[in-house]
Amino acid sequence: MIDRYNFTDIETKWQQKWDETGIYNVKEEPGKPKRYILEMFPYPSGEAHMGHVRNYSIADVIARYNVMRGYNVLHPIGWDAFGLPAENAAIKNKVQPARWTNSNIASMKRQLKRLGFSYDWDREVNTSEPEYYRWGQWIFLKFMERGLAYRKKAPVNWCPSCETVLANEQVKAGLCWRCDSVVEMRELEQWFFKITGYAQELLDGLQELSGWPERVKIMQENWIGRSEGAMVDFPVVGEVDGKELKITVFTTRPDTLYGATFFLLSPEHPLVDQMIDDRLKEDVAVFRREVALEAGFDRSEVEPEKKGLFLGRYVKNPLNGQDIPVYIANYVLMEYGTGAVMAVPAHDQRDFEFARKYDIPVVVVIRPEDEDIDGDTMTEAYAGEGVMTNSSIFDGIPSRECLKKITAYLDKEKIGTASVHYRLRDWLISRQRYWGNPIPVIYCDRCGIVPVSENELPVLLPGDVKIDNKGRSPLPALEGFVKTKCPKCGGEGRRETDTMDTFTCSSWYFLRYCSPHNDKAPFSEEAARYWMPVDQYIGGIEHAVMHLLYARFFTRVFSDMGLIGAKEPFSNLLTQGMVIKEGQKMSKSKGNVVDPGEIVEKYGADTARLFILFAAPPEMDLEWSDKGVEGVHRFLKRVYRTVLDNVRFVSDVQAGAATSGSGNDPSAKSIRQLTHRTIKKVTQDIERFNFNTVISAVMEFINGLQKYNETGIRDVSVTSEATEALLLLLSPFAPHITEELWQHAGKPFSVHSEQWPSYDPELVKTDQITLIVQVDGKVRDKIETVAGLSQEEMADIAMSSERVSKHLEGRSVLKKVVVPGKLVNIVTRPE
RNA sequence: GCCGAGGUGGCGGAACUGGUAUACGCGCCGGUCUCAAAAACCGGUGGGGGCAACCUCGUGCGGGUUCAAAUCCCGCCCUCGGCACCA
Repeated sequence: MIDRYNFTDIETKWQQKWDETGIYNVKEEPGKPKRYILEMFPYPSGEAHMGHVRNYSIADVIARYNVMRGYNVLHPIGWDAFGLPAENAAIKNKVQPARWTNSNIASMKRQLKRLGFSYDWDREVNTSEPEYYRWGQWIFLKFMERGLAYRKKAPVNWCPSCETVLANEQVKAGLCWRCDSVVEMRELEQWFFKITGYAQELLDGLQELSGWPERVKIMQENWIGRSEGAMVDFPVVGEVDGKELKITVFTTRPDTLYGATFFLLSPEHPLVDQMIDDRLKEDVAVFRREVALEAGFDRSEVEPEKKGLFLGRYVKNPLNGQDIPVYIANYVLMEYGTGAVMAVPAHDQRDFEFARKYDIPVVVVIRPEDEDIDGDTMTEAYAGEGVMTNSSIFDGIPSRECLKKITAYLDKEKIGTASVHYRLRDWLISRQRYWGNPIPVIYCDRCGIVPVSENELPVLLPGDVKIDNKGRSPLPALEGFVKTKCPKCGGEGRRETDTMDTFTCSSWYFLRYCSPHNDKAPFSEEAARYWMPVDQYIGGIEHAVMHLLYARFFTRVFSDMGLIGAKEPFSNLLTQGMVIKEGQKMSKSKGNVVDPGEIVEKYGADTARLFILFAAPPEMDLEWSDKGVEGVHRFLKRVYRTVLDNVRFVSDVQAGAATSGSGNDPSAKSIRQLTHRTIKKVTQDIERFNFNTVISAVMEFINGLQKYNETGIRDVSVTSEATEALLLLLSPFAPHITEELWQHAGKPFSVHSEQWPSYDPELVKTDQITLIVQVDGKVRDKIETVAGLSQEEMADIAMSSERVSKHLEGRSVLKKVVVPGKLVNIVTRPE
């Protein structure tokens, strides 16, 4: 009787054993080369989903493989535990965010353990625990010291009915998600991190990240959005509040300056109110309201029509002295540049549309090389290069040169200067929320903003709070929390009640893992020096910009503080694709979610992991298939049976019970070759993260082994070698079944502590090849022959083929192309 | 609109540097075992033509380079993901 593959017993047995023996726990070993393998830690939403399983299965293969290659591997896990869902759950189910979060962590932890990932659980990190977040507060204080944390006013979404601030995702089509009130904008003093100070460094640093996908780097580059241009001053015609005034614009096209025929301000620009007549006040207010409404729908496909309002004012074009009208326009952003734009309709499409709508002159200042364009008749802006025209002393010069020449001229005349702008904005970290890391600051009427002293950390987030059903943070109303002493003068002080964006927690957790129990510092410098940088980071493409940019920013600040050597946190990045079903992303609303727990129960963790690695390469989206899962499960059953069969055979022979042919049997040799070729292929493909082809190679391997076993002529040493290789190669992918069979084979615990197998180059060499013979590029024959033939010999064999000569009838041979060891192509023409 | 990824059998996918297109798995068809079924195992499986040997077409579409193109070049179409008036 063949033993049944009882995956549940096997898997739980080994999970327990791994736990007891702590074989996945690591410590720094200065003499030993290290690898730091990291997956993006999860938000503990309650249940692990297939995306998690995919992420962690990929990481686990890489981690286990590197252990077998002799590296000291750090492979930790933890919980990104602060965040909005816990507060929503608190409102809905009347549970404390802390309790809700911790019970989710407990159940997800159970799930991850059941999947058998090789984590060092002793390094588990929970960002909502004081031991962790106190160091987030410490980091905030250091940022403050370095001038990287500051306060300024910024607008928030405000629901007047709930009297609370809403996150963008809580605003649906301009309405509050809970009560459907119209959401207003409110200005609040908030905390920012000065990431813009690192814009250039973060941009330059991308160059070094050769182990990152090109598309992620491009996304970050676009997000930082460096553009070179000039700042130009435009004097306002007439006085404003009794004073002369200049408005500065940023332009990337100083070469088009002579073509500026009007001037635009963002509707929210602070100078607008000063510049307008009282009669226009109402019109401006109406205009602003309309634009604000448009902004609420900004994710729609339709681009709103260009729209403006003349302010009854003019500015002087500083180069040609012309008075040009000033408008506010719906397409000018206050956040970018200076919130003011010089409009050149002939050479900018947006300005062109605006000018046609409001009948503003279009003046061409750059003429394309071989074409004449006329401002009055052109139908779209010309944004390309050409020769200057209508530009006074610059006429006739190629526009490309004038970018620099005009900037230099502006500088000389003191009306402008060369300038670089970034699209990147400072990082708003204030959240008017309860379930987050308290910002460690105290407000004192006498001393102003005072940081909490380091030895007072952490500012504890009060537990046992009352969360009302409107979603307001309970912190401002908690007198025991707010009321405190000023650390400077000892007088009365009020605590900051804003908490930090959860991205602050995930910007340094990879450093905490290096020394998770350190109570003297966020991380020990020695441990970080050993483990950092992360050698392989694995996660979803959705974090291409924000999380990965913030983590890079933190790392650079720590590096500047002298805390770590590495300037970049993640040397190599793998972005995995989504798990989809029926062509769509899995989601509750579509009802196409597959629960990993059910799969594990029905088929086991090894099957779940193996399928997810087999169905597609990591970067690609993965189509879930229940049938495919069954196929993989069948494969594991075959592995189980075949290995047990082999083990029995080997021990029987060794006990002298069986008689079988051995020695230099040709089928035995071909199994040896198959074994070594599989080792080679699997090793190569793991290095390239082509796990799907690794698994198919192992499938072919077992197919070959089964065929060999059926021959009846079996060789003990060949069978032993093949069985051992099979288990070793498969162990990073299906860790439980291989551990079990390793034991059955009489090998010591654990297969996961073994060395990765190596192959014999002699056995990988082919002695037999299939020679492909083509006539005029078409395959006409396939001839089995020996390897290592000369080109002439190959051509001769090809020419002697009957099938080939049939196709040569009536044609003369022009030449023979020979690809050594592979192919002969006979090129002919009709006689 | 811009940026990025991709389009290969009935399906998921393979083909590394241009050299056997469709490995491996799923599904389907046929068989062995069985009273029967399940499981397991064996064989077949891109389209068209032919009794067959074989011929022919074929990697989104149209062109090109090459002895040879899924792979390289030019133009177009479609799908997915991200960003969006960035001056």
